[in-house]
Amino acid sequence: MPELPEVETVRRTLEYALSGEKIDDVILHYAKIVHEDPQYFIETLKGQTLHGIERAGKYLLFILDRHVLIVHLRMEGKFYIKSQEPLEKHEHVTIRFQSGRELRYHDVRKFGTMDLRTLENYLSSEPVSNLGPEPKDLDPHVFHQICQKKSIEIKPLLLDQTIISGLGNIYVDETLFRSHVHPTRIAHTITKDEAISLIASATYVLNKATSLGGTTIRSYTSSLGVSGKFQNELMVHMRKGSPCPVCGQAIIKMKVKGRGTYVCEHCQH
DNA sequence: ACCACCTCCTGATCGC
DNA sequence: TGCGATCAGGAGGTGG
Repeated sequence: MPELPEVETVRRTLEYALSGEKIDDVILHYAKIVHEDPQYFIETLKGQTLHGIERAGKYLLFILDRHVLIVHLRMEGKFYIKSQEPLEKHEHVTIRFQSGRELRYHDVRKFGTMDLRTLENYLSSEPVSNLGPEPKDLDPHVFHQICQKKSIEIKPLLLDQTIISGLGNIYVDETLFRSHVHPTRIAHTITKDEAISLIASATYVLNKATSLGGTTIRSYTSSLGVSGKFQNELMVHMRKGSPCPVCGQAIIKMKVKGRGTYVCEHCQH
């Protein structure tokens, strides 16, 4: 499931590979990925040149002449660069460039999304406008003040992209573990020191994972840009029954607001 | 305004 | 062994 580090890894790879390419045609094999009217989407993209790729939280932002293509990979979305090979199962969008190369969007669960915005308004309109700051840009004291007003558990708060962006289910478990905070703690019980620690842990975990190219949990055949090494660094996530790397007690798996959650009951309070 | 719950989708895994 | 049921989950929508 791509979170900030995986999306950033994809961003870097695609930007390096595709900057300067001009879009020749767009084919929607499964139109529901795209929120716009299909014909509008296709005709708007045709003829525009890709100048670069930015990222906001877990969104990829393809910067074109006049528009920005906003992509969210959700759980299993990935991109491949191909040259007119036969369409494979689960490939839902093809963007063909004048060079003959094609950017293929592949998504088994069809959960990913694509939106078009203009260069003028993409930052001030949804979905980007709804995003809170990334952990590295969030003042810990401001974060603590937000926590004090909330009666929800700390894990779902950290997953709320309007409050803090970039964390998903994997990195939130790792962040909580590093800060010794139990995922079911009610947000307003988080102390100032804990809030400071959580922001530091989230920043560290995302930076470290990004430097390792993200986390590859399911072994897919190499997805473009996403064959990271952070899975070797995971302390709790996906480690049910394994000894806690700090105290040795077995990691347990529980549900928190419907999300599979890994925790060391001895280290996290 | 806030929060719990539903929806989307398919392949993997579970239970009998 | 087979097959239906359940699970996984990010974010937007709905309804209390």
